[in-house]
Amino acid sequence: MRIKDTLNMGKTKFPMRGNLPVKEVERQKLWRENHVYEQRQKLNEGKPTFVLHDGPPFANGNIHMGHAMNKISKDIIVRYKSMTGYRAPYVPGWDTHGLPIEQQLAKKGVNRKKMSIVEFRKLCYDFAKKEVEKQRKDFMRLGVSAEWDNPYITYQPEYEAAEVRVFGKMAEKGYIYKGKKPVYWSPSSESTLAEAEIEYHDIKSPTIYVAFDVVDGKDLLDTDTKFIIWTTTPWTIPANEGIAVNPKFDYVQVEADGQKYVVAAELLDKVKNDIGWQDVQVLKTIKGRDLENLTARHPLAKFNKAYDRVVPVMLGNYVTLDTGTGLVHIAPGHGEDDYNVGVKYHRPILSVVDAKGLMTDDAPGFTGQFYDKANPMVTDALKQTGALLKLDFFTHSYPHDWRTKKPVIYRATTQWFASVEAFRDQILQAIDGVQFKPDWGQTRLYNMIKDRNDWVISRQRAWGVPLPIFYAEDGTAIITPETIDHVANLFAKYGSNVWFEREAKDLLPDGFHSEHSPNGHFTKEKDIMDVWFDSGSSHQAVLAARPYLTYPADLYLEGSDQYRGWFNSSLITSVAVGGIAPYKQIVSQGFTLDGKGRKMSKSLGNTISPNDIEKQMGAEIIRIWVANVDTSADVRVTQESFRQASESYRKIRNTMRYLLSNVSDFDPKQDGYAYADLNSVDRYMEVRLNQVLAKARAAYEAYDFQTVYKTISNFITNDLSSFYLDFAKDVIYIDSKNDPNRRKMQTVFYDCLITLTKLLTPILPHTTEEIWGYMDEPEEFVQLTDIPEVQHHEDEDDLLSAWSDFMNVRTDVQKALETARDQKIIGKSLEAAVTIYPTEPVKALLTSLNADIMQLLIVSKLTIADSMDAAPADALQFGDLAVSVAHAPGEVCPRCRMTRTDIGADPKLPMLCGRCAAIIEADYPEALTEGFEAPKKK
RNA sequence: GGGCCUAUAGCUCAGUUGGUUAGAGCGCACGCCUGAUAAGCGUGAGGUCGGUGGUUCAAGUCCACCUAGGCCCA
Repeated sequence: MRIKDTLNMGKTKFPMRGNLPVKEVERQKLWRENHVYEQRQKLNEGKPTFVLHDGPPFANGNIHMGHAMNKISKDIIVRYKSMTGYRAPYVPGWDTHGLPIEQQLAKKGVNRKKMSIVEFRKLCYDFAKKEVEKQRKDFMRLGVSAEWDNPYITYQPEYEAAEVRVFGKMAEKGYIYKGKKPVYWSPSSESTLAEAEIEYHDIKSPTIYVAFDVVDGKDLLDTDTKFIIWTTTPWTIPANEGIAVNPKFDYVQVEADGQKYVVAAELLDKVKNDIGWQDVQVLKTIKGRDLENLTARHPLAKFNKAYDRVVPVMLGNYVTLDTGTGLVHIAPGHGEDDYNVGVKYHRPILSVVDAKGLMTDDAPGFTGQFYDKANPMVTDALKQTGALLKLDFFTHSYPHDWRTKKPVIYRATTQWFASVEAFRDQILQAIDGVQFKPDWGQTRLYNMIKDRNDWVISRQRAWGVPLPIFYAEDGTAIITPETIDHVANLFAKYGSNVWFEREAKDLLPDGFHSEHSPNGHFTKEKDIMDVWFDSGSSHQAVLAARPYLTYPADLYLEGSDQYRGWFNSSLITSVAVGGIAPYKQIVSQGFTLDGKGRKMSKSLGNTISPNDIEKQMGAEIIRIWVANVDTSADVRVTQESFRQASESYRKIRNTMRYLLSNVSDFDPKQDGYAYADLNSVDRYMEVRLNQVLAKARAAYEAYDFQTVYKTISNFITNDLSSFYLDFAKDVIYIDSKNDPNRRKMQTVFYDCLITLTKLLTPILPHTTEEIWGYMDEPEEFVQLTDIPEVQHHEDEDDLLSAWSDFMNVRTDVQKALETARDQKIIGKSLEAAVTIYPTEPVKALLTSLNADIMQLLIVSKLTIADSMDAAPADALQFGDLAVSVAHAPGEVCPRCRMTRTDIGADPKLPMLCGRCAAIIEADYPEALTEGFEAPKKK
């Protein structure tokens, strides 16, 4: 028999290293096979609900760290809620319509023009479906617990039907209208283009300075003054509806060679040089904002009576001093800024070119000319009227159609709008009732709604939900509850492809009549809906549609870009349809950046993919990383951050392993002690554990995972590993198996194990389930347990106060031990004899603890002197105590490894100290006859 | 250019209503242990709190401006 065999060494097969990349996958399979998510839902039936509504990621491309952060954060919340008294179902979603998928197909060589729209849409569907499947696997690999077999996907027939009904309700309330808005238009392909379909090339353009006669100058300007604008697109002059100035700039009225003009003060010199003025005098300076609503005459008024209109000066913050005159010609039908400022001032949206790029009847004198040909003609006309001050040419970067390589223009076309204006106040009011984290989110969303224009919901595209609108013979649009209901039913049954497969009459209810179609002929709208309308309808298509969810949801959690996106579109449709915000709470998160704080992008090559980290270290490491950073702001992602997370993981894992191994001979029912019967330090640890529990629970409630993780991790490191578990070895290993002190300690170990395992489950489910497998608890999965309630004890304040004071004493002693170690007086602390020279309060404290201080300090001899004054000169002085360290007298007991003076006190066991001898006599009587083998040398 | 936000040790973060030598964990250095061992313990070195100016007896904390970066607009 070896001495070592008489120790109660812990035993466990729980491996030190997790081998996470392999084990996680096996464990996730086990969860699926056992339907753990469904079991959890069942267990929570009848409890209050907590619905986190998943914002649908776009089904295109591999998942990145942003996705991982988003889904893991949600998973932590849902898991926590599920383990603390809520029924928290989680339905994942995908956003599948839209241009990027059409483009992916184009990249693969699919030519949309060479097939029917139905065929093209089928290809889009197939593509989206595959992407959803890929992402689903990737999300599951992160360990996210969800209704993966029953997600919501925006291409699902029932989803499309619900979306159509949202549209119908908004139409019913009068929020849907038809209007005009400029879009990128390619005359060469006769179609609208999206931003992504445009590339920039240099072209040579004319540049003209044009004078506008002042009509009403209020008290500021005489009518013999002229405003000067500068433009590179003379063909848009016929569409002019005003002049924009920046309210913040200074403008000057000047007299130049006998004529009065207005230009921006800062650009006067440039304008003077360009036009070639000789004699210029500044008459007065005027703030831009004071020019508002002065009026001018259209510069082509004298060319053709049709242009004889008075146009206003408008304010636009976007007006710059880079080029031109600081006064900008506004053609609301032919520019984005022009449109916005035009709408604000209620100007008509005039479009003067047709689909082929030919000037229309709205541009008399130029009708039928290609817009580019109209440029010199307009310039000539301006020259005739005397409005042209200067013509020049310059080369600049200009948008082109990526396919035809020909220039594109802005052209106002018919679009469908959802009004925001009509119920903006109601939306703003709804925001008031929502809780935001961080709280500035409220301001951000509020400002956005306050300033946003009406929502253009039509798209001239193929892959999306059709706008369910019919047209009568006289062009009247038909959107009635009856037609909407019919179309929605058809979509639910056949999917939205039916819209493109059937004639209008076969999409209308049987026998549908309209006074606008005396012959019974109808046509259907060709445009589809903006994808933001898709995802923005999820509160109806998912929350309101599934009986086990709630509308509104308790929480939406997404990246901060969604203030403009999903938070925004969902809010508008929800207030429109239901009169309420679709969420009670919004949590927004930052973006993932590289180590230098720069945006991650494939082109910069600074991305780190979740997949790589899973393969190298495991999903748990990504989950720890998420729990370790401040997700409310932008977060940096580096290899270093995962290495750090992985160190932290090992510490937790090993400590849990130690606890497991040292309760391997402990049965809480048989061997456990009640709190009141525990020793002082054990009770202190119980109190600390509950303190950690309370703090972590509160932090989980506030979605502050950082605090959760740091609180737990610091407890494990400082309270357990370096203090309690360290000195506990002298009890757990050395004392007799059933020694009450040992069993009391194991009671605490077991409580820590149970509580920490449960508490960590939302963050580290794979690891805690692995730990759970080594415990003898009734529930099969820790995920199916509840996180314990916080326990309070009468003596907790006293314990906390006394023991935290003791920790300071301990730190001082450790410093003294370190000094002695440096001086080679001792090696390990068990070789030391320590004398503490305390002040009165410290002395009182040490007595009051009612504990074996020597054991807590892991030394072989401890003397507490009468007072601090008694300290010898060579003692280390601290604030309220002094410490001296000497080598402990006696010899080392090979069993307890303390340096003792009573080795051989029991003649039957001459090698051992008195304490160990007594234990051996009681527990291992055979050793008395057999003796011990000499310990093997390694 | 506009709205919103971020900036404290190498890394991840704390720093209460402005108030003594700015804290923690990790990493790092040095040491101990070899009965948690591809573990464990101890000690220590690291910060002009992004910059400038201001308010104040006193500013990481309040104000202004600037710089760098992010999201969303334009």
